[in-house]
Amino acid sequence: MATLVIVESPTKARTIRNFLPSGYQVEASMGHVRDLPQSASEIPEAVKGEKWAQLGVNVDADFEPLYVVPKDKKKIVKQLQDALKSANELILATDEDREGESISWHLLQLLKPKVPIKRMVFHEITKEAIRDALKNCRTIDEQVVRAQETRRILDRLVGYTLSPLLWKKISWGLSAGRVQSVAVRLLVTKERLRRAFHQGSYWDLEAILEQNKSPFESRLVTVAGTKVATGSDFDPNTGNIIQGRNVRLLNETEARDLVTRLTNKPWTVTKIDERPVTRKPSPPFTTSTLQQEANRKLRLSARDTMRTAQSLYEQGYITYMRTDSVHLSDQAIAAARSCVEQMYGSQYLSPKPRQYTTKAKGAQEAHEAIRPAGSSFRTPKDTRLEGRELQVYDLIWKRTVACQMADARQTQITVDLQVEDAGFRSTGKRIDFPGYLRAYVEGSDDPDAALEDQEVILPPLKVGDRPKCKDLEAIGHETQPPARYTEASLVKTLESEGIGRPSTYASIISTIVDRGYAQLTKNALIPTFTAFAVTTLLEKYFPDLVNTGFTAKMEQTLDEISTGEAQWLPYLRKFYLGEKGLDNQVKQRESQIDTAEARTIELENLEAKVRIGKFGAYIELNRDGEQLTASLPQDVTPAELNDSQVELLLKQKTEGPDKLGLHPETEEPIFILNGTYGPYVQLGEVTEENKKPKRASLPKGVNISDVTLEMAVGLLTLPRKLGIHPDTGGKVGAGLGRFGPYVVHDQGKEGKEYRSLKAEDNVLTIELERAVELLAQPKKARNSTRGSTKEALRALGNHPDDGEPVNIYDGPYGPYIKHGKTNAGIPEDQSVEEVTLAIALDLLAAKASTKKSGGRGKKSETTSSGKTSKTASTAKKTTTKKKTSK
DNA sequence: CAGTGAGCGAGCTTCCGCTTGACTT
Repeated sequence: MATLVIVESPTKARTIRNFLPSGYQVEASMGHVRDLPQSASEIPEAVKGEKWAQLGVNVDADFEPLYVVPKDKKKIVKQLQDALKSANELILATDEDREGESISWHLLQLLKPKVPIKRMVFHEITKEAIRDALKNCRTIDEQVVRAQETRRILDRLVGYTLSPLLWKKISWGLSAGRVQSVAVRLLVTKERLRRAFHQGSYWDLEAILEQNKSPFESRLVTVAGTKVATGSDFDPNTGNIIQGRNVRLLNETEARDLVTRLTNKPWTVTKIDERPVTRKPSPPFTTSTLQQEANRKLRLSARDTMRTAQSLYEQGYITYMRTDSVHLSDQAIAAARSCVEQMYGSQYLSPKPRQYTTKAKGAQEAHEAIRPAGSSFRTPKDTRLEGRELQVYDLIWKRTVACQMADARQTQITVDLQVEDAGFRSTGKRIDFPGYLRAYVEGSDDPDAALEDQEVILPPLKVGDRPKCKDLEAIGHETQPPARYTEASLVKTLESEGIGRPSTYASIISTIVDRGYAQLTKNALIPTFTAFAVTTLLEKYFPDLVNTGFTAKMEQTLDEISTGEAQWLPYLRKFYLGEKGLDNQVKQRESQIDTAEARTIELENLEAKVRIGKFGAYIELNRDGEQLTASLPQDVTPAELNDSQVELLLKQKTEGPDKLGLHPETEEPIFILNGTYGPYVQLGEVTEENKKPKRASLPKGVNISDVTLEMAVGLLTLPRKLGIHPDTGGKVGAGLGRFGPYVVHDQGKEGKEYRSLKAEDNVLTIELERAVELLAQPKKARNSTRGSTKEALRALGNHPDDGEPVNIYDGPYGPYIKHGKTNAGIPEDQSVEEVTLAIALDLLAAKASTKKSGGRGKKSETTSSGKTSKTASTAKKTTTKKKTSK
């Protein structure tokens, strides 16, 4: 008989096994084991008829939740039950936070152990910490469990009452929630600012001066004692100087005149100011700050960062990657300090060990900060890591080490100069002692600020010096609209407002992109028109729920519930029931909200209206009593849509496609059109005998207005034949595909090899020699599904239904074809090389059909529910596809 | 691949947090 210990993660289970005496069995719960039913198929038959069944919470019976074991957790629960049979004691060692406490409670409810139980918590995975924890077990804190349950129910009530309202009033399949709707609103608010933004322009002067043969830069700051206007003097809403600012705005002529007037005049240093500055290293990483830095420095998405961190964690390189704490164990601090001494010397050590305290709202601190694992840190060089994993480990290692290093000492130098009535200023920075900057410089969301830590050298100067002017130039500037959110800055804002948790930052971004609320372009999150419609509705009718402060208030109440100062039931009742409760609010709004109005977005300075239709956003304009409509292409953003764009779209619709000209050889007309998948060119018209004329999409980044006849002719020749490969005799060609321009080497039976073109190549002009060069380069490793570092034996291309890749992999039972989650074996009589995409599709289809009918378990129930869920998921696929293609 | 923008109306879509799966003969 043994003691069964249950933790949340299998990696943790493996580690602590080594720290426990023999006779302890450690198993993982893999997170939550029970939850409210996620979809209709999970609702038990017995309650299906109830009016609260869809909610999964019996709101009329004191909000009694309906818990089910999700399908993917059944196996785990079974394993735990089995493990418990041979145990004489159960220790619940889930994380010490609200969710962890709840997991333990659910485990008790499910496993119903007849043996003694204990609750154990630890924050560090070291032998001492775990032995200590074992001696100090407690019982489950029911109040904390209640707080979690209240949170869970509230989120369900918000999400499952608001979402259906959006289906009715705006569009099918939309969603709303405590977290996602606030995130979407942040994006929309920023986009509105960009739309309201008016550009201002101003000029100033830049001089290159020289003292003792050392050049330095200087910028105009005053003319005749009045400050010269710069960007911050402009009102972004008007593009003019803010009322009441006593500044001098220079235009181009004035700036150039000033250059002429100041040329060859003597310069004098009038004032020098030196100011010492010390800077402290940033605290060690939490989930949120790691995601931000990896996005800024490595351009990784939040999701990719977490995937990489997870892998580092599983390999034992770093501590747990989902944490909101900046706390370091004594052991970690000692390890970091010894790294500093060894690598940089003791003068770089901070005089005292630094321990940071967490400032984030609502932090629960169940784990340490993210740091290299162990009691001595492996330097990045000493690991066998490579690629992305090495980069992320390097980031974590440096950040952790840096936080035990000395402050950086710098001197900020400001030099004022005078020439005639013009005042100039030069600024410099001297790094007196780099301290932690030797190891780590934090990235910034503002690219200009990233330069901040660099030294800016000024020659030694003193008051009265007369530097020579080598160059004087007038420079024009334009004010910039507020930057859109990036993944990094959105995560930063959400965290500082206490919205979302470390385990969810990455998925919040996926959710708002998947639901069609935002698109990620060049690292910027751009809200869609649907996001505008939804946000406008929620702001108008449910302002409290989309307020950034809502979560903070909820968290406060949850804290009170967990300490016993507040009661959960009155809180939920007040929130949901009664006249002012959410239920009633939604019912009232349902009759008040006009559907057509909710689907309409009115934008300032835009004559046309934007409407949300079944197939995405479109514009509508009433002209001469006639309703004109046209679809909005995907790349049109709410901030930039203007009357001339509307005009162009309508013109294309009413007057038919724009004719670019005639093909020089065939004399057929070439049209430029805007389709669902973006702009494209077409050779000839659609007629009875020519139903599918030759078409070609424009390459990314090319606008309709940029297309010349020559380019269109070129695009229509694609795919081009380049010639014969000198080594193999295979055919080499170039074309434009889903992932952009490519070259291809077709060796018949041997299959085709593809390579993407580099930025400097042009698909229309690329020649055989260059193509062969590209084909000789190794294939770029695509980051396939997590963990499976296994490389595909062959890539067959993409599935026509969903565009997902169809690959052949080697498995323990021989090679198999993989498409998404469907695997299909290859018949014995067929070799891997013989399989074409068409054959693969047949095999996959055959596999999918046997899967459907071959359900196991009870006959009638499984087949019927299996069928509905199948149709439901197909239906879902088509709509998401439509939504994303708009 | 390259349009559309209402409808008979069954039953369905949807939330936030924990955690890692991976059914080929």
